Amino acid sequence: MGTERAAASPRAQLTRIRILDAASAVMSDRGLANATTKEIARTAGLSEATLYKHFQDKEDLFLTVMRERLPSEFVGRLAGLTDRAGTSTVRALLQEVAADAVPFYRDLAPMLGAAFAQPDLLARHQQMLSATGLGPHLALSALAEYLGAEQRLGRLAERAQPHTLAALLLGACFQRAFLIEFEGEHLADRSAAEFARDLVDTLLSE
Amino acid sequence: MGTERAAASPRAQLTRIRILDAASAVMSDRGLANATTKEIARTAGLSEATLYKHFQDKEDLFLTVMRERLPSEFVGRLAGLTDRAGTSTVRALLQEVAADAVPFYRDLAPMLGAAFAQPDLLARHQQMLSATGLGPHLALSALAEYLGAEQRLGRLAERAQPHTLAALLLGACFQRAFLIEFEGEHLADRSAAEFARDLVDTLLSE
DNA sequence: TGTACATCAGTGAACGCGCGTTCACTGATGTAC
DNA sequence: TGTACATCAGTGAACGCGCGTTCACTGATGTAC
Repeated sequence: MGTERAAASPRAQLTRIRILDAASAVMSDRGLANATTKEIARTAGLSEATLYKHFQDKEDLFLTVMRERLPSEFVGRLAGLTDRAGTSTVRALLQEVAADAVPFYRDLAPMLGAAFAQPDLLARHQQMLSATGLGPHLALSALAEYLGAEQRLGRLAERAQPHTLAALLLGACFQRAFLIEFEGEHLADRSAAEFARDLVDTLLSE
Repeated sequence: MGTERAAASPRAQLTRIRILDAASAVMSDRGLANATTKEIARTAGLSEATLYKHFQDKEDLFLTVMRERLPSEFVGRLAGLTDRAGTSTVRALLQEVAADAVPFYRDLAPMLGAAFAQPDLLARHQQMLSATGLGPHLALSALAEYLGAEQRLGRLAERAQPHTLAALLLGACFQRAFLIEFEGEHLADRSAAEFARDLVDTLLSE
């Protein structure tokens, strides 16, 4: 009993990855509206029929992209932050986080857009998230945890609220990423580093 | 010379509004993927052919929705804030802004999603924005302007950066709105008012 | 006021196209003896 | 090692469906005398 599915051959697994790569690339580059099976297959260098050997249907393919591609390494990097508590300075680490967050959220925008364009898919994705306890809120929690650790080390004011600080810092980066994508690059004349420094200075000023 | 187009009859204008209402309602409720001409016409209680009497094509209709429906009264309310500088307390006004911002951004999410799902449309929308100088960044500017006014009144610390404070406050609300829409209502157990209070307390603590 | 015509807002039915999906098939790889 | 068969990954061509769009038309409203 248990796993019915026989282990896929190495070649088949590679093909699967090529399809997922192609799907997420097309979505990011050309948008959900242009992410047709034809276009995805063309990008992957495969026939459309092959997509259906690896995924039940288009919805299954998209859900898999959301499940396997979205988490990304950003949350992981934030989670690793707690181990760095006490090193460098809080200020420097937060600036690093902010500088990383903006490009990360910019990459994310088309995927998020695709999710909101298909509420049925979004609903199924939510089910999956709540079943596993995963989700983007983990980024906030991870950063808050790091800030809590710094607080216990006496390197962050007692009265500061780690979770609120995290929401402010990442929220500003999130919005900035969307504004840049939405209004165009010209908004990015203020450099990313400068933006990060201003945010952190304001948050840590006492 | 100038306006070639004859003034539309009152009835025609009403129909136009019904179409725009229907289009934005369908997009918000059922997502871009389900926002077909058939569905929009059905919602408006009109035939599909009528859509084409009022808009050149579907793209024209969507662009018009983005142009005429997105700005909303939220930016206006923020712009009106400057006149209220010196009244109430800075703390109370900012809490009010934050409490307003979350539901506003939640409403906005499906539209923003639709924009990112069609990069060609987004590009044309951007052109329009940069031609008129409008855009969502105005919300940030409006809030920053208010904070600057309070600063001149001596009700906000000299060293505070109005624009950075605005980016932090609205950014946190923006991200929270997306998280709620993306992960589901359960995130909203912390009440909106409580969330707003925490943000403002952290930003104004000295 | 009544009559004849023009304009206008809106429609039902049809159109072609491109989409997601499936089918019968092929050639390569693995297995048995 | 060679031969016969089974399995597997992948394909070209076709399918039906629903989409955006257009057409020839209708009935209501406005205008002229």
